[in-house]
Formats: sequence, structure tokens, C-alpha cells
Amino acid sequence: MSCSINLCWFRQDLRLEDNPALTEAARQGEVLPLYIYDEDNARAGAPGAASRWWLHHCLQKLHRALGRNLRIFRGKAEEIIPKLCRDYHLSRVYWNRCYEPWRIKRDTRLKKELRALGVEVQSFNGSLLWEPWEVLKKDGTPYKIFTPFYKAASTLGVSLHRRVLSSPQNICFAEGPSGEISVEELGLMPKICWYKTMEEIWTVGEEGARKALGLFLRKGLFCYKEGRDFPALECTSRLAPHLHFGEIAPWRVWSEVVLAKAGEDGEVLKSELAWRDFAYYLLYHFPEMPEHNMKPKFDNFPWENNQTWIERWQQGRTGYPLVDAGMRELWQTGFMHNRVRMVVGSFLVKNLLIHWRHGASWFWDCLVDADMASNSASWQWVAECGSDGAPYFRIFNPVTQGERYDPRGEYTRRFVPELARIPQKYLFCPWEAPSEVLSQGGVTLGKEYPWPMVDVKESRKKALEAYEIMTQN
DNA sequence: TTTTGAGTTGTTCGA
DNA sequence: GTCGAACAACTCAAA
Repeated sequence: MSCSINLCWFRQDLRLEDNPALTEAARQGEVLPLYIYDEDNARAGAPGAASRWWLHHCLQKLHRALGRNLRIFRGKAEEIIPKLCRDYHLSRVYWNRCYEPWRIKRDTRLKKELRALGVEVQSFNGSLLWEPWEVLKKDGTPYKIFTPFYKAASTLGVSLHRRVLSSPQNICFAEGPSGEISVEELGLMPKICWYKTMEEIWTVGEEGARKALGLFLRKGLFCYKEGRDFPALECTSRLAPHLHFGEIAPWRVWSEVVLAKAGEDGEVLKSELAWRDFAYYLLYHFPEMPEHNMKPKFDNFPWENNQTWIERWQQGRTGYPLVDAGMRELWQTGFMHNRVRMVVGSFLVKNLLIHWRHGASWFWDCLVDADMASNSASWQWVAECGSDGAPYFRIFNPVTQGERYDPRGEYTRRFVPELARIPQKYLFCPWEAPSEVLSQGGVTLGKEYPWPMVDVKESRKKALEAYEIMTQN
């Protein structure tokens, strides 16, 4: 008889190392690893195609790492887990916490139900540097601005949950129930094979995450502060998807960066990790963030409703080379350099006056690191309706940003190859180039490459007017 | 994690 | 050689 089977429910923590729930389950006895592809997901934001592709590979890797012991189900966790507990007399259930509002609600209900069944349930922090409820202002309310949040959080120091944990050795896997379906049967892989480039670029899974961190510690970290803004350089960590799926713990990245003694570069990376935490923090304290403007006055913002414009933006045919490069990078690789994310976001929301939710949902579908907390917090930041305190209406200039952050044009030329032979001087404003320069570069505007869909100067003015109108109402 | 415009200073070039 | 227009390069403040 299996006297004590410990169910370890994997969610956004698809790793063995630094996994407090798994460590505890293994310490307690036999482990039954479980993954549920939850259909509740579909209502509250089913993962996009790129995320599903990632998840497919990630689950395969995890399954293998667990000695093919991962039990996979499809359906509602609230039904599957209590049923497993009843049918197989499981005594303990462990998981690492998630912070999406719908998941918090569900997990709270589930915990209650399991306890009523006499099952011991314990949840852990598996994905944040600081629990959202640990960092509060003196009056007990949450911070709304990053800097004071980060300051307060930093004084908390290294809490217990930020301990680095090695993978549990010799996990004793329970015989118990078998899974319902295989990873393949979840049908996460796309029908059309668009993922060739993605496969070349990413190594999915815990090992891939460690590799990415190792590479970053050797190469990118020491030019991070200066280089992270230049999309053609390889100075960013590219850890976002790995962190999203929990293939690596943020405190692992943090502690290895500290060990690397990278001075200011290390400090900047740490603060970027803290930005990620801050997004979760905001989502926890303001669960309406994915749907509603955090600054209610933005409810009056006169958004444009223009499907054609949205599509041109999505397809990278705006006529602004840096914007188009970013949108095409996203489409081809499931990723976009952070600097360029800000530029394309500002362009959609400010120059086209399209509601940030359209941008958020496109990113959600295309990004391998699509994450409810980061995605909604960042889009609200770009749209300026978020909680941060910029005292002005920030509108990026896609031409200037290109000249400043892609000064040799390598990034833009790579993703917008039709402009590869346009001289640097006109790369970001091909409409200003003399016609012989364009024809020498093999470009006719309106044919190989589009005319700019709006004028930056004019649309900027319009955005400022819209902002003015909103403020008055 | 910005942009713009105004103001200032410095340089060039032709009358 | 001198003057001033034109312009580049910079700083700063405001939004």
C-alpha cells in the first residue's frame, strides 16, 4: 500500500532545481508529478500559439527529466486533483504559487476542498523574488511606483524562499495512477510548421535555461547596462520565456549575477528581474490590470478603431523600418528585443491611437514569453495608463530611436531585408531618400517597402491632442 | 527606459 | 581679412 503519496502539481515551475514544492514532496516520500493542461485557461487567456509550442517542448523535457513519470491530464484542476486524491488516497498535495487572478481564485477553492477531504496541502513561492504581500507601504497599501517598491523590497534582503535549492536526488516516484494523455496528445504543436526559426533560436527546457544563463553570464552581462538597449548586440539575457515557464528561478539568476561581480551591469540586471517581480506584484494587488486602465481617466481616451491599421502593424508593414523590424522579429522568432518592444508599443498606442489591449493580445499570441503579469503591466506602461508616474506623455520617435539604438542598422536590415541596401542615412526614413538612392537600393516605396502609414509629426500632435481631450473630460 | 523646441556656442563659407 | 548667414552640436526645460 502506498502509505504516503505526495502529489506535486507542476504549473509555471517546469524544473527540478530550485523547486520548493518538488523538494518538499520528495522529502516527504513518494512523489507523483502531475501536469494539467487546464481548460479554465481558455476563458482567462489561453496560451497563444508561440507559448503552446514552447510548452509542448518544455513538458517533453520535464517528462524526461522526471524519468517519464509526469502524469498529464487535460481538464479542470478542481475536478482532477480531488478525484485523484480520493481514488488513490493521496495524503499530500504540493504546488508552487501562481499569481494570475483566476488561478489564485481557483487554487484557494481547491485548497479548501482538499483540506476538507483530509488532504494536506501546501503551496510555495516558486517564481518570485518577493511575495506580493511582503512589500507594502507603511500604511499597509501596495506601492504603485517601481523605484520605491524596489527600495522597500531590497531592504527585506534574502528571504527563506530565495534560497538556492539543488534538484532533489533519487526522487522516489509513486506507482499510482497513470496520466490521461501524452504531451503529444495535448495537441500543442501548431498544424502549420512555422516554428523552424524558433527551433533554431531557442533551447526549451530547464537545461536550455541554464545554458542561456551561462551564456549571458559569460557574454552579455558585462555589457548589459550599456548594451541592453541595442537590439543588434547580444547583451540581453533572453531569459524571459525560461522564467515565464519556470524553467529557472529568478533568485537563481539573481544569485549567479551577484556571484559574477558585474558591478553596475549586475545592478541593472537585478533591477530588471525586480521589474518582472513588480509586474506580478501589481497583478496581485490590482487583479483588474489585464483588462482595465489602472488610471481610470484613460477610460475617456479617444481610441481609434481601425482593423486595417492593426493588421499593418501586426504584419510589420507600417513603413517605419524599426517598427517593422520589431514586428517581424516577433513573428519569426516569438521574441522581440525590449527596446524595440517599447518602440512598437508606443507606435501602436500613440501614433496609431489603437487601444493597448489590441497590442497586448497580439503579443500574447506571438511571444514565447507571453506572461499575463509582464504583458499587461508593460502595455499599460507604454500607454501611460499604468501605475507608474511619468509626468509627461511619452511618445517614442521611431526614426530617432532607430538612429540611436541601431546606429549601424544591422538589426533593421536583418528583419527588413528589402531595405538592406539602403544607406544608413536614410534607413529609418526611406521616404526622405532621393529617388536614385532608393532605386540603387532596389526599393520603390509602395512596392517593395510601404510608404509610412502615418506621419510621425502629425500623429504625435494628434496623440497629444487626444491626451489633452482625455484630461479635460 | 522620451521628445521637442528654445537658447547658446561654435564652425563654415561666401560676399 | 571681416562680417554675417546658415547650420551643426550641444544643454536645458517643459510636456
